Amino acid sequence: MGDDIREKHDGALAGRLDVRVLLRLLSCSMTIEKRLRRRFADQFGTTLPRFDVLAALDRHRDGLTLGDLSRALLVSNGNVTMMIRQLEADGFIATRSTPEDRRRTVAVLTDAGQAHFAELAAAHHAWIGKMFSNMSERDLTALYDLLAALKLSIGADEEEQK
Amino acid sequence: MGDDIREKHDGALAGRLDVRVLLRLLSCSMTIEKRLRRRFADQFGTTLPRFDVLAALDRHRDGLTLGDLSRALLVSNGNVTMMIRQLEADGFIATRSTPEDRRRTVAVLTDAGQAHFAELAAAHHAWIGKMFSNMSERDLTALYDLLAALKLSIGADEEEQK
DNA sequence: TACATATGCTTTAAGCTTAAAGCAATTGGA
DNA sequence: TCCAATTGCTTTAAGCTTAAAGCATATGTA
Repeated sequence: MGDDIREKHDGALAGRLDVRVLLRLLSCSMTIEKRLRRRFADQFGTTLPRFDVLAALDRHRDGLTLGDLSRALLVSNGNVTMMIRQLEADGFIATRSTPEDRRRTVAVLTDAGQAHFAELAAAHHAWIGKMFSNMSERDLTALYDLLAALKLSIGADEEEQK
Repeated sequence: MGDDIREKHDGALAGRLDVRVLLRLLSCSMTIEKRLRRRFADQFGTTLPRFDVLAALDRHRDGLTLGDLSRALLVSNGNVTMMIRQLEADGFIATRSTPEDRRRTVAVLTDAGQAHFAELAAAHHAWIGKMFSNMSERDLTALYDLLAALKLSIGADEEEQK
């Protein structure tokens, strides 16, 4: 049981604490991501990245440029181009180029896109609620704060490399 | 600055705590994973999954079957087959089929593979040390424990789905 | 033994993602 | 004005990953 949430290297006698934390972190997020991906595919015929695009646009009703999306979602420009094209073909988003800079393309949700996203988001929230259901609110808050600290630490490392 | 460690949906006004925790979790692990992947490619001409295979074999000197590797690393069987073939061609691992079950293939590190892994692991540890350097040991321990709880919670969700 | 089922691995086809090169539009000096 | 550098997006080529089908071997049962 639970074969696929075992940690890489089995997680046990690994040496350093930071490495053990990392392995556990990657294991958790990979498991969650795979599960979400599978459920989106099975139940809605869509993908997690497409959902991410819709979610970003849902939170920015005035639209986002493709570059904004690429940076926000941590995916490459080319990938955004492809997803936007598909989502537009499906009628979920509309695009226009800005008058002040005609290189830019702004994407916005259509009404159909908003409705579609609402449906996906409801399922997404339910899934996540289940996955986190054994965690107390106190645990969640603590985890949230620690991840903020980790994010800062990672960011500091990146700055240093430049 | 820090553009690529921004959270999906910008992380701010998102509603539910569990969703915010998830977004932050995915953001952290994706950023770390990408950075490791890039450094392995740039500095050693290898990939993170290949490193994961070597690490697993380094921790199991008596060898692992391909199925064991697939489950431990959370990658598909076909993927393991490909990586093993490459690593064997590079001389880093050797394979044999077991006498008791000739369907099984066991992979073990060669001496060259051990040396190669040692080099990669040293860099890997240094990178992780830097990325986590702003986290206190206390923080790391707390994070480690919370991730264990999360993992349990995720596992419980999986069981339920069957 | 015979046969159905299960297991371990491999192949195949398809999709996803990226880096790098390329194109179009803009900006900022000479 | 002109032109180089920059910026935003698109295309291309390559690699990675997976699910599903396929093959070989093993197991259990009659």
